[in-house]
Amino acid sequence: MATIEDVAKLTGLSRTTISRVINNHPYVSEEKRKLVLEAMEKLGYVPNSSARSLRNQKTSILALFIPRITNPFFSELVEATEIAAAEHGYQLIICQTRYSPEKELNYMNLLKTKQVDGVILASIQNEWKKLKPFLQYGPIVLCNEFDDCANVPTVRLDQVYGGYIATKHLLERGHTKIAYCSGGYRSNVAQSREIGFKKALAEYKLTFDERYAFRDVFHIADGKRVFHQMMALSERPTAVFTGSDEVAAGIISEALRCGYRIPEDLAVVGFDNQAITELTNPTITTVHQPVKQMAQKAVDIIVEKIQTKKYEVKEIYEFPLQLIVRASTVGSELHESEA
Amino acid sequence: MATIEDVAKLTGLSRTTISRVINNHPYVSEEKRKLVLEAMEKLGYVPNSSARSLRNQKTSILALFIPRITNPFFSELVEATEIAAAEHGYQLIICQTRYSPEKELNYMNLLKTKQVDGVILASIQNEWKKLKPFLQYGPIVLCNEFDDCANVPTVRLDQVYGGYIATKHLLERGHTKIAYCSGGYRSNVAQSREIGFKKALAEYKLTFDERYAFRDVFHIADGKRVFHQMMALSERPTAVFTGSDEVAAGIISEALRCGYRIPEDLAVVGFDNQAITELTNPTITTVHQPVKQMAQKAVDIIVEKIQTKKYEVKEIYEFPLQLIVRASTVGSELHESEA
DNA sequence: TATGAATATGAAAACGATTTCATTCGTTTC
DNA sequence: GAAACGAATGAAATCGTTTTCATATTCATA
Repeated sequence: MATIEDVAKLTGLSRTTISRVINNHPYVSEEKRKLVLEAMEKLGYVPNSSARSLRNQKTSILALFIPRITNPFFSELVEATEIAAAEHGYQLIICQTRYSPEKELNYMNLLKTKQVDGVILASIQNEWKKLKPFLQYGPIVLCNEFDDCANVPTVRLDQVYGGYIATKHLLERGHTKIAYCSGGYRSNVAQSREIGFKKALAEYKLTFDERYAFRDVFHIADGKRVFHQMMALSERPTAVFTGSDEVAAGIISEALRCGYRIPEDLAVVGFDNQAITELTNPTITTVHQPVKQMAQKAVDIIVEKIQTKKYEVKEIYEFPLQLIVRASTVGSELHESEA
Repeated sequence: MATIEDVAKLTGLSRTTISRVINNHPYVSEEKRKLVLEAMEKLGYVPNSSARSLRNQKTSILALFIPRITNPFFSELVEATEIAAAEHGYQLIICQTRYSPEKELNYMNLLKTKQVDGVILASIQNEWKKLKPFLQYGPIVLCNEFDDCANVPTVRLDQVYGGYIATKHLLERGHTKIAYCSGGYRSNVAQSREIGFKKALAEYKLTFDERYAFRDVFHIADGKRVFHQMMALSERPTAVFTGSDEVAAGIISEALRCGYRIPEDLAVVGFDNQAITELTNPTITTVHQPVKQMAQKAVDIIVEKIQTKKYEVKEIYEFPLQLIVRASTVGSELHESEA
């Protein structure tokens, strides 16, 4: 309610001086500073954000694009991003694209209308050439997603390596018939993991068998369904690589219910290292993703880009994944952890 | 980059007319309207949000306060709230208080500085009297939380009833030694459920036994720990009421690992009806909370309050909970669902 | 003691929209 | 044919800050 003008009137000073006090600028006498501070307190004055944004051409708000927040991986990403943003004095607006290119494009207008200072894309639903024009309005940083065409900073995890170590682990344990489950087809993340999966197979002179491949497998229920599909194959796989712990948990749950033994009848490896991996019995071998570090880096980068105003720079920051060996692949044997 | 002034210059019209076109005001000739639209297109013009916010005294942003987003209950709440907000043309800023009163108070300044038009509190860490002063700057709506002192709209679930039906279900199945696990002590939600728990006991002439009570039990790991505490009691409970599915899952997981049978040795009821309830074996009897409806209502209400500018009104909207009976309380018997 | 630098302050112009109030036309109405 | 009205348009004020520029004062230096 109270404006800077009210404070000026009450103190008998000009708006300029009040502003100097607010922003800790030099050249204000200690006497006046105290006077101003008291008046602000008395009036309950606080600067109006919109006016500041307009004048300073910055909102101190970031937008984070995700498909949907109920996916635990993205919950964790949002949590970490919000904390990192707060550390830099930024608020975080959540944009759930729900896998819709139109919604994504629509949310992009937040950048165009200057409602946010920058966009972190943890989900891409459009081709880069559709997104690129927005770059003239502010920085865009890719986080956990990437696009070869995109000439912007990219913070990502080494998903090829993730697919590789998980698969290699299964191969080392003697499996040769390994099924493959992944989430979104179009997602770069899934594609990278598949490359790593194939790379590991190739090292063992094995080839990718499309009959063992299951795509668009996301949830617990999908895992349960896929389990039955796998068991219906003439040559049943003895191990399965999955793109998420939920799918792994679904497979394990259904397998146990049907009287199969894990890992003796089927070894299962998940992805994400979420809480459920410690819940199932056996616990789930999985791949840990350093989400917090990635989020922190993405925020650091975008804040820097906002300051320097250089948006079109292709920089890649990659974080390693880590295999966490648990019981779903090695049973009750003593198992050593692998890096 | 382009401003309304640029459009005015290009078309040879005044800013006023451009503004009329933007806001679909009457009294603009079709000829000029087209001219303006073309110019806007050509310049890539889009109105600046900060300028609009300043002039219109509204930001079209809501703040949602939650303790932390990785709690699946809150993930779901955020998802639903974001969708509902978008329907009304509002963006959503996420404020994770992480159970800290200071953080909460700090985020409240978003309202004071007019960075948001309203606040939805799905978590309260301060006494109402500390929060109340902010009411002069904009509406506050309580969602899933409540405070008897708070004279603001409150959207909530009937947690007393939730505690009651879950407990009654156990009582009906013959249990008399029922342990009680809850999350945050201070939380009104936990307190209400406890009232319902006690009410059900009372109907069966039973009294609450503090030795069977476990507080501050939140996660899977807490459930595992509590299981051992329960089993260490001289008179072991035969059933347990929990405040969350994760805790229930932790208890079940640990019980099975230690060779106990569920529900024969211990019947378990969870809360929230989350995905893991279908994952464990046995599946988990739980209480479904209509989160989407609640979130939708909270947004509808706050949008209305923003418009009417009447913030201090005590209105209560309550949604019912629903018991979902699964195997963790009735085993493999055929089980009928209860309302 | 005159000169220049450093300190302290304010007036007014931005920032980019919307809105109030005039003003200018045509039309209609009596 | 004058009065009244509605449609179309624009000038200027406004929203609440920050910043530029100018001015006044103090203080040290030659």
